[in-house]
Amino acid sequence: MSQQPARTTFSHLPADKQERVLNAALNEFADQGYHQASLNRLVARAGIAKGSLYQYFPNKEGIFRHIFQLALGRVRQTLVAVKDSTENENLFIRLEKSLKAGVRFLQEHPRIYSLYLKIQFDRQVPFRQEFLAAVRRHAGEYFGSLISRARARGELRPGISEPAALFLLDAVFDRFLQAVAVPYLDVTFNLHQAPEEIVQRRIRELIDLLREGLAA
Amino acid sequence: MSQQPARTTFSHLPADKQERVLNAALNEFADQGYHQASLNRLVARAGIAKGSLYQYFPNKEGIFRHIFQLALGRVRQTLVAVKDSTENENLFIRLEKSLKAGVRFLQEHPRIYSLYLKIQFDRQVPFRQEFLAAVRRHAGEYFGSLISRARARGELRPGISEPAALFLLDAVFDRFLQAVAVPYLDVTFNLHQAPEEIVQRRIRELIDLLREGLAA
DNA sequence: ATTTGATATGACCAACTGGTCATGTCGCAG
DNA sequence: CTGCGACATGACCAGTTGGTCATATCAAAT
Repeated sequence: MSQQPARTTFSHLPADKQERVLNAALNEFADQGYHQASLNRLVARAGIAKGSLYQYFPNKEGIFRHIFQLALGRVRQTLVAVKDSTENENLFIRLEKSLKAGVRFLQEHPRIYSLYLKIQFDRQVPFRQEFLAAVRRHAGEYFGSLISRARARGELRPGISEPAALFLLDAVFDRFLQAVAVPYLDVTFNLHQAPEEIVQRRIRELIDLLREGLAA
Repeated sequence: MSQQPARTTFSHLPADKQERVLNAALNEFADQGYHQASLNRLVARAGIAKGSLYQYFPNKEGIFRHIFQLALGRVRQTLVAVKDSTENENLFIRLEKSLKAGVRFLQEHPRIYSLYLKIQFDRQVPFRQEFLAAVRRHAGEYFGSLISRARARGELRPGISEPAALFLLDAVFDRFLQAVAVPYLDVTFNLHQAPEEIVQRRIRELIDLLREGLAA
């Protein structure tokens, strides 16, 4: 993360032009992924010349990096807000609110979420490893802090493996958001573009299962 | 799934040549995804001429479709085998054995698994929706049958939402396999290429959490 | 009025893509 | 020996890609 991905020229630009370029770039990367993203299309959508793009950024990787860092900032910001605003509640209430906040984020920033999904399994994306590690670290710190606090308050069943609990929460939450965002990923919940009220009910059912378990 | 993806010419070929071509194709698609896969590279690896490839298959989509159907067959075969071989056991034993079988499959067929992951979030892959639906249907039927049987035997806590249980299992299992196969996806379990014994322990911890829940 | 430096531009480039096709090889039937 | 049909081949095509660069524009400073 050491190099500056955007040239100074870009920062001197009028704000609305910067916005147009960033917007076009996020659109392009979010719905095409890194490699299929076309800079020709990008400049066309942004309404600038090809040469201009290369006055703003050193190359395709630079644009991508810039976009990704902006996106990561928004995620971090949201996580912090949710964590702080539920600090004194019970673990399972916190989990419920966290998942709701996740769904809200994904509805408000569908392109950011789509970008994240695209990156996840394409080993050829530059900096993928670095970026994925950053995202997972945030998630880990988030759930880790919820779990530690819950344990301190005696809300957790004794003898539970903390790494296992963390893995479980991360897995279920991530998949829930995926199912809301992506069609055909979800066997029975039919979460994709489901009405608000259904989503809320499913969230409660899931948290209940996590709390009480499957066994009789 | 109506059209025949491979030409008759291909089926007339000596078995070892067929193998070479299919092998090269699976390699290429598995580590490049659909769009980045290059037919020039593919023919080079397979040791055949470009023109020959087009005597075997109608186009890139045809090759892809053929490969995918073969892969899907292997998955189906494995699922059926595991289901039958554990038919009379307790739900949580079945789950443990299923997850172990999943890990084994992924170690034996890493390219098939990689292909599946690549397809998952790339909306531009042809037939993606059709193929994803097929995979999820298999998973749904599998877990659905385990859960129904468990309920009939009274192994499930009463009042549990079956769709929620199914979603939970599908989510956790899928993510577990992903974490074993892909680096940096997993916050604390460090499953990627972990030694057998660690993986086994993690499986038991997870199943325990699923069975008994998180709450005190 | 002239110079200067920052910014804008799109024709251009080599490299590659999926796909085609005229030509060739070769075993076998007549 | 001839001819035929199945299969093999790689030069070739139009289209697209990321990236470059000589040239143009234009406001501010002199």
